[in-house]
Amino acid sequence: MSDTAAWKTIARGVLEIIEADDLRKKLSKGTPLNIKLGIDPTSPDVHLGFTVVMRKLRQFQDLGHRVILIVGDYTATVGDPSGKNKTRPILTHEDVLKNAETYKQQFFKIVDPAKTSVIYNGEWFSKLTFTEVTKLMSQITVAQMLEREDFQKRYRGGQPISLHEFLYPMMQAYDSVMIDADVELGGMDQKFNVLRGRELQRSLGKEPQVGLFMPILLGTDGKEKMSKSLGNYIGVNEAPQAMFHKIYALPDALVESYFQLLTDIPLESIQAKLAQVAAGTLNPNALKEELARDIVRQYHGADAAEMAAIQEKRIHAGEALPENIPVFAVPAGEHWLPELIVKAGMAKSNGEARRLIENGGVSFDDAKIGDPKAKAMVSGRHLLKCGKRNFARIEAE
RNA sequence: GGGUGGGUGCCCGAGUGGUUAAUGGGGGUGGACUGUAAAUCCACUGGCUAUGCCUACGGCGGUUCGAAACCGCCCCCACCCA
Repeated sequence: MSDTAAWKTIARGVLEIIEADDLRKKLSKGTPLNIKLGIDPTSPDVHLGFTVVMRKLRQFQDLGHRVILIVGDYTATVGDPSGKNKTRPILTHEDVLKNAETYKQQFFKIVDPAKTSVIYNGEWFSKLTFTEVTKLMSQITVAQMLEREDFQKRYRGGQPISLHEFLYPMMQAYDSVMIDADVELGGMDQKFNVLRGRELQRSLGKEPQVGLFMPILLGTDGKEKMSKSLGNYIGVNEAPQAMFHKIYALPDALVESYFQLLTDIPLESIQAKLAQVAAGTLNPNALKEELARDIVRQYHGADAAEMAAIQEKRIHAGEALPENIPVFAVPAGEHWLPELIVKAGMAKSNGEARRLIENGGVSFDDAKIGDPKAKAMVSGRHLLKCGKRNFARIEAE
């Protein structure tokens, strides 16, 4: 293929392409390709983990291709078991539609809506007859289904697998047939499903899609994949300062993959800097700052990124407090401190608040509190601090 | 339908009649250290303004001075056989 720059863009960060040769052929046709992404709008809070795939979609668009976003309103009512060790809770159709709207609003922060078609798969699944479903399911055997790692693990580990979960991969495959997908994007956990699409297309005499698999972005804990339920995520809707801080405080080991998957900064430049860090000639924080700035810029603009960077430094130097400290109004007078801490949402119960105090993590107006029975006199404006980065303003009503 | 093994705190997992929110690990939170990261160390990790009271070991009943543990029924899960 002559267009090596385009190929380089497409291949950046990609874990696996099945088959790369097929993709080269498709690209060389010179006509816009159908790039498919299927989503289950289960959790409308889009975080950076999702953006890895979205950014890839955007790169395809910038090269002239068309994105088809399949909203799995029907598949969501089945619940994709991919990568899960449990049956997923089934959503109501109403929830799915509502979530889809929220999802799209965030999706289009990255993906170009002008080059995107949004299609609900209920469009065809609501019309399939039982006979057609039977025919679809006859395309696969139980043994093939159990090849999928997560099914296999659950089966061996004595975890339940509901039969309806077997429908999911075939439904996803059917989507690809219906829209004539050329490329389907997904994480490695989607490999099995995407390959079903490839095979189903082929068996129906269509040109099979190419599977393009992106790595799973690890979360801020550096261990598990980024996910809302694990609380290790960075949301695309987060405020600049919060976003900046989370990226800046990332474990070192994650920096390279974040650069690769979440920015367009040339890989050579990153590798050169990482080498300097390893050699001890560059402070790792400088690299994290560059990363944080770039990502915050993408979602909030250059000015906000600059402000966040300055603010972050001030906070750590102890010169400033974060912006947007939540304010809680209470009646003037004496208040038992644990009660204030709970009110400010820094602890779930009075008991937890007492323990925080006993552990020496609480200060009120810069005075450390050691006694869980302590009371605070509230008149005017006060600063309550729990731990290193949890601040709240307490104001007299 | 028959058989076997299970259901314990956020997760995993000890515990089989008798102080005690219930060993241990993971995770989480706070502190020390540090680069704001990692690693390490220490503390905390059901609720209640609390020398005590309440709630908790799948559910409901029962035995007992006393049960997560014993008995009965029920619900749920896995595996084997059909």
